[in-house]
Parts: sequence; C-alpha cells; structure tokens
Amino acid sequence: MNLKELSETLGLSQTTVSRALNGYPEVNEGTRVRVQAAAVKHGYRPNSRAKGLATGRSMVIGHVIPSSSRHEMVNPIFGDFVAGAVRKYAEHGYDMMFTNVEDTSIEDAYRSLFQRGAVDGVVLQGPKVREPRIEVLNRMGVPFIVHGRSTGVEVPYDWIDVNNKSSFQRATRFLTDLGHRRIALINGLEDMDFAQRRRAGYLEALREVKVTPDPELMRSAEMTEVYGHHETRDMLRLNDPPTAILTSSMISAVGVRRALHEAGLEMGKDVSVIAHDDDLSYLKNGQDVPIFTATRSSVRQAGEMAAEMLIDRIKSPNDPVKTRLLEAELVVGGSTGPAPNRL
Amino acid sequence: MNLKELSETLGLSQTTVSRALNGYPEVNEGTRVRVQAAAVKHGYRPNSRAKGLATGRSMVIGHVIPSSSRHEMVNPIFGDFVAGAVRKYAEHGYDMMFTNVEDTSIEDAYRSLFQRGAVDGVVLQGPKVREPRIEVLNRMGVPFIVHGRSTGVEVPYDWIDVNNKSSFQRATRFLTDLGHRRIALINGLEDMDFAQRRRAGYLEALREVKVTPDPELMRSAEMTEVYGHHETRDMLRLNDPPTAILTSSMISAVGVRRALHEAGLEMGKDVSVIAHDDDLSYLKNGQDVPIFTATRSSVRQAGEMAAEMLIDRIKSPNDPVKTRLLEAELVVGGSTGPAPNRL
DNA sequence: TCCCCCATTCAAAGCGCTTTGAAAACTGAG
DNA sequence: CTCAGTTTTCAAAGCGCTTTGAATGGGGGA
Repeated sequence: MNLKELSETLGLSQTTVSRALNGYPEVNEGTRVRVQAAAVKHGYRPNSRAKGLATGRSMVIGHVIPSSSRHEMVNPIFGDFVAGAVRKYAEHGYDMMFTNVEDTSIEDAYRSLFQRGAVDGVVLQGPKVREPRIEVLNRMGVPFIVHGRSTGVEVPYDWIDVNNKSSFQRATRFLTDLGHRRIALINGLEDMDFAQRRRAGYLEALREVKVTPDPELMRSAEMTEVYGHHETRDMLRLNDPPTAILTSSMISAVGVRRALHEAGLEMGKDVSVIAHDDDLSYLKNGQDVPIFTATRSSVRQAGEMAAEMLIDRIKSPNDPVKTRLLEAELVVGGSTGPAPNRL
Repeated sequence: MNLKELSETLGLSQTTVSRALNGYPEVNEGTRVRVQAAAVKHGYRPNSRAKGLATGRSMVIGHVIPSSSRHEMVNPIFGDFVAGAVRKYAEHGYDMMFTNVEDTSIEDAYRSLFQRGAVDGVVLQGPKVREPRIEVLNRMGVPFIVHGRSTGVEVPYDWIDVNNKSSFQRATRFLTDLGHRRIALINGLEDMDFAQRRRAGYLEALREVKVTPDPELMRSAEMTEVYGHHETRDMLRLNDPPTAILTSSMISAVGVRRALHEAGLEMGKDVSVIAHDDDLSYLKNGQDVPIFTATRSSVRQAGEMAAEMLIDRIKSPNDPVKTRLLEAELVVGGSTGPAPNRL
C-alpha cells in the first residue's frame, strides 16, 4: 500500500495523510488518529527511496570496507565497532550501509556513495598516517567522522580516538617499573596511525629510563593470532630475548601466549605480557580477574560515540569541529610480574 | 551535477543521455562516447534514490543484526561472512545494508526493510530451530537466503549450510577411534539450529561405539573464549573428567586450551581437543601445521556463495528452490592423540 | 524524385513521497 | 448575519531518474 492508496481509502488528500503521519501540527487531532490507525491497519510503510528523493536525505550512513585483494581480513574490532554504531543509528532512524571497494579506489567509493545520494554521512575507519581520504571527504563536504586520527593531515575534522600514545607509555612504564628493560612491541601495521602513536608512547617510556630501543624488538604487521605467535617465537630465539612483550591486540596476545607455552615459559613470571584490549564481546579479557594485564578501551562504546557525533554533525553541518579523546584504563592481570634476574 | 544539467550541457535530451549511459542500443555510438566522456568529466553519478524510484529496484541487500539487549555480542564469524558477501555484492552492483533491531521485533524489521523498498533481498543469519523469520519472509515474498537451515520449518527456502551433523560425527568418530570414550561437547546456544545438528552428529558417533552420552559433558552457550575456559575448568573437576573435548568454535577452543594449561594438562596428550574452525582471517588455525585438529569450513566463502545465490534468486524469483550443503574438512593438528590409559 | 523504413532523438509521463501556496471550513467578535 | 482570522484540508509542483510513445532525419529501393 502506498500513500496514494491510503489517502484514497481515507477520503483525504495525500498532503493531509503525509502530515498526519509525520507529526505536523496543522492536522486535526481526530484526523491524525484516524490516519494513524489506518496506516497501522494496512501496514503502510512509506517508501524510503521516494521519501529520500523528496526530502533530499537518505537516512543512511555509509561505511567503506577496504577488504580487498591486499588484506583479505576483516578486523574483529570491526564487528564490535559496527555493532555499537548501528545501535545508535537505529535510535535516530538511520540505517547503515556498507560498500566494498578495491584498495585502489577507496576515495572514489566515498565520493560515489555520497554523490549519488546513497548516504547522508560516512564513517572513516582505520586511518593511516597522512590519510588521503580525510582531505577528500573534507573537500567533498560530506559529513564524516574518523575513528582514529591521522598525523600529518592539516584540515580540521571530527574524530574519536583512544589516547594510544599515553596508554602505551603507561603500559611500558608499568613494565619498566617492574624492572624490565628488554621490552618488545608487537604492533599493528606501520602505516596505521594508531600503530605510530603506540610506538611513540612506547619509545617515550623507554627514553624516560634511558633504554635504547632495539629494532629487533619492534615488530609490526596485521594483528592476527598467528602473527603474535610467530614474532614471539622469533624474538625468543634472540641472544638477548625480551623479558616483556607489549602487544597491540588481544588476538595477537593469544598467539604470544601460545608461543610462550611452547617455549616452556611461564607468562607473568618468565615473560610479562601486556595487551591492548578492545573489550571485544567474544574475546573478553577474562571474567573477573583479567587474564592479561591490558590497556583497555571498549571499541563498541567508541562505535556508539562515533555514531552520535556523526549524527550531530549531519544535523548541524556548521558547528565547530568536535573531537573526543578516550583514555584507556590500565587493568592489571596475571600476565605481568617483576623482571626475572638473569645472570 | 544531475541528469538534467548534464543533458543540457551536451545539448541532448535526458532520454538519450540516460540511454547512452546505461548501454541501450538505440544510441549512436558517437553520441554514446561523447556522453560518457562528459559524464566522467563532470563526475556525474546518477542519484541512486531517483534511479531506484524509477526502476523499482534499490540494488541493496539487507542484513538484520539482532544484537540487542539479550546478547550484546557480535559473533566474529559475522565479520568474515559479511566480508565475503559484500565482495560479491559489489561485483554485481549491490550495496549492503544493516539494520539493528530489538530482539522482539526482528520480523518487523525484515518486513519494514523490504516493504519500504529499502532492499531487494535479505540474508537471514543464525537461524534457530523452527525459525519463525523464515515463514515471515516466505509469506512476504522477499527474495532471501538463509545461512544455515532450520529444522521444523516446512516451507521451501534457499539455504547454504555446512554439514554440521556429518562433520561432528566424523570428528567424534575420530576421537573414539583414538580410544576416547569420555568426550565432551562444548556447543553453541541450544536453540541455534547448527548446535542441534552438531550435537546430533556427536550423539550418533557415540551410539556407534555404544557409549551412553553423559549430560555432564554436554555444554552449550554463546561461544566466547571465556565460556570455553569456564566449561572446561568445570568439567575437569568431575570425578570422571573428559579425555577429549569437541568445541563449536576456535574462540572457545582458545579458552579450552587456556583451562587445560592452567590445570597443567597437555593438549593432545592428556586431553584431546577438536574445534570447529570457520577459517576466520584473524584467527587462523595455525600457519602450516594446524594448531587444533578441526572441522574446517570457510565462513567467508559461505558468505560469497550466499551472496551469489541470493542475487540469482533476485534475478529469477520463480526458479526452483536452491540449497547448498558444504562438507567441512577434517584437518588433523597437534591437539589430538590417543586416549590416555587411566588405571 | 518519391516514399518507406530504420536509426536516432526527444517530450512527457510516472515512480511515491514532501511541501508550497491556495482554498475551504470554522470561529467568534461586532 | 457578516467578516476577519484561524484552523484544516487540498491540488499541484518538484525531487532525479527511466521508459513509453512519438517525432525527426537520412538512406536506399522503386
């Protein structure tokens, strides 16, 4: 049933029916009730395309996944972030749209999404250092929000991010306070902005205790379980292996633990481990007592906040830029302990 | 730039420009080239809402996430499935849309999505036993595909599923062949259809060797890491603890392993473990040698196939029902071994 | 040279909704 | 009763596209 049919059924004009349904004041209350009842009875749902055409808004927010040839990977944090966001979208009447795109044409994907009127705003996930997409979006005038930030981008933009530097600095200091000096960093891909910031925090903490960073102890790649395992095993073979490992994700941390077990080492005693914990629903850091000492920040909550900030931006395109920096908490679990005395 | 402006720039009618761009034959080749060049030059992108209104198709496929109050969880397999699907969608010019919905009104969500013309078809994920949504979709006449099946639903529908029963039967038989008799099953939520089928396979295999199933050894819940850990620890405390554990996901398997380590048991020697491996990109089952003996079936690939089947269905609504049953492979890793001799 | 036919192109209607500008129906004061 | 002022309802235009049905222009056969 469409608006025309519904209005004919009621013996009213389309105008009145439309207004009654959309809560406009210039409609007799009795009429409104009658219209609403009829709408429910006939299961009338306004066609969203027609509505969008008429209003100029699509009530859809776009996300672009660059899961292309290069990385066939879907970051698990993606799922939780999206779950947080989509929930807020729903509260405000928005739907969420995904597009998949060749790595090479991500910019184009955003442009297309917006210019063809498919979405009212977009979320940019996983920004790299000097992320070109930000300037593209900025120039296009699309409302958008970045989950993360991008060093080297000069234009102003809305973002929400964890304080990666300070949290990794604190985590590293926690380890140096325990006497560790050989501290490894198993980080995400180098060109990701968050990875740079985490490394900066790590380096800063090492500097504080005058430890010269060892390139052998700094690894970076896509943060899979296998990767955590591989790098750990590799570093344990060094002449002077690490006594502590900092890892950028819980998933890799699981791999780290596996490698330590294989080597017959005890986590928290022989080798300390700190992970960054995005508080993923399926991979919680233990129940009551945390398994890993970790820097924790819920990515799901970040998704919710991002959604809200984006919707605000769509509503008021001319408001000043908004940014939000979340501090991760440092939770102490069983994976850390004093540095072993090596003789 | 819209069609009207573009056609004015070219001194042509909207009809001709539209036809030139959409590959209709009744357009002079020279004209077509000229139009296409102008479209590129001016960055013209047809407004998808208008196009949808005119054609009656939205070129969008809907997914509904019931991530509501009850489970605040986003299954990690969701991410990989979606990544597979969205890729195929893109190939065929479709976008993907998500809606979030209260558990209570999932049916309504599908109805709304389709009736308001937002999507051309939908994917139903995670069907339960006697899944009511299937009949709703069927009645509505929406093109849809189910990832999984639903026991007790009588109407015909398209589905793609792993042969859960046979794979768990084979896995269990693999364990009984190794001499195991106390075999635990750490399964997904009982009302999920896949969980029922896996249990059926497990029970069937036990029957073959005349082992009476022990309710104490059959657990079910949302398949998190913490859950795998918790149930394992609990069962190890039994008078007659299991010598082998079958688990429905790699994530829980990680928890199982953690519990075994805590108990000082060696996996593959003291206790054998078989996991179901969805071949998630971030949680691969080892690199060359599998970590866990596992029943493996790529959920990403299932996503791709589902997408293709759905698009076929949208194209030919009257074709006979199509179904696809994937056999999981049983890969042997280091987590299984002969049953220990207990005296 | 004329006419018919095919290849091109076009004007206009229509998709289902919102919204503007105007008309109709009430109200109450005079 | 009248008439200005509200309140309520309506007809029609417009959002940007596709598609139908008709018009135009050349080319070739008679």
